[in-house]
Amino acid sequence: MGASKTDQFTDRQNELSVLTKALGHPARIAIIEYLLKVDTCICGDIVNELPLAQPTVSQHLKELKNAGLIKGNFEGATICYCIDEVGFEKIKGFFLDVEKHVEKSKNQCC
Amino acid sequence: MGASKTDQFTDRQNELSVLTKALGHPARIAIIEYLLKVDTCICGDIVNELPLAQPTVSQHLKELKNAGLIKGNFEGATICYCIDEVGFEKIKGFFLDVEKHVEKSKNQCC
DNA sequence: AATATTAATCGTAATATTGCAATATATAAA
DNA sequence: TTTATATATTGCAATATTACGATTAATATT
Repeated sequence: MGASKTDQFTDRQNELSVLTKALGHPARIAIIEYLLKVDTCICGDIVNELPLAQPTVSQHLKELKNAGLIKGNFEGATICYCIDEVGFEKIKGFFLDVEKHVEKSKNQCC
Repeated sequence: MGASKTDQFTDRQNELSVLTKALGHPARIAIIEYLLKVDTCICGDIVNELPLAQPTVSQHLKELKNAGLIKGNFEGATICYCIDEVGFEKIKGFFLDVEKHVEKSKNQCC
């Protein structure tokens, strides 16, 4: 195997897991944190920021982009990447549900 | 390869990615959602709830437990699983940072 | 047009993940 | 103590991920 049985889960569950999976690598966390820090858009500086080769970074950027967590726009010869709110908004609801639950059932577990 | 260069990233980045990676599978999202719904602790009903064989579910539960997202306590012959707030609290800060950024730089990207 | 620069893609090796059958372990009930 | 029930572990096959060198594509500069 190695492939998830995605057809057995709800669209929402699959969508969520795609988003969290995209964040499931330290390099991709680092990219997001860097974009948060730099605030305004940035291009290939990300490659300099990370301890990884350019093709590897490009691959990670692609995954984040596919998941809808970052956007990339051409700006002459360079590409400007930035946070894509859309993806993060989709995750938000899930974590709000968790938080609501945590507030409610504090120390009442098992 | 196939292994992440974890030693090149910060502890925080690695910790975060372990947590998000654990959520990066629809079955594990489904487990968390089920635990949120049932509210009070549950054991092997999770196996019945998911479209996966018992050993596979057991493996997913182990991953969530290792990441610190769920807790499991023996209760006689059964094991009672429930949400572990600790793991989710660790993720919270990251998403708050993202949200703060989103509020600030609305439509100002690239 | 020739060259430099930026970033994606291809190919490939090493490793990780997913899923399950078979088996093991451990407690409960008889 | 035997039997039943619940869950973990092992072993393995199929597939996915990670990383990077080499190459390609595409724009900018000269």
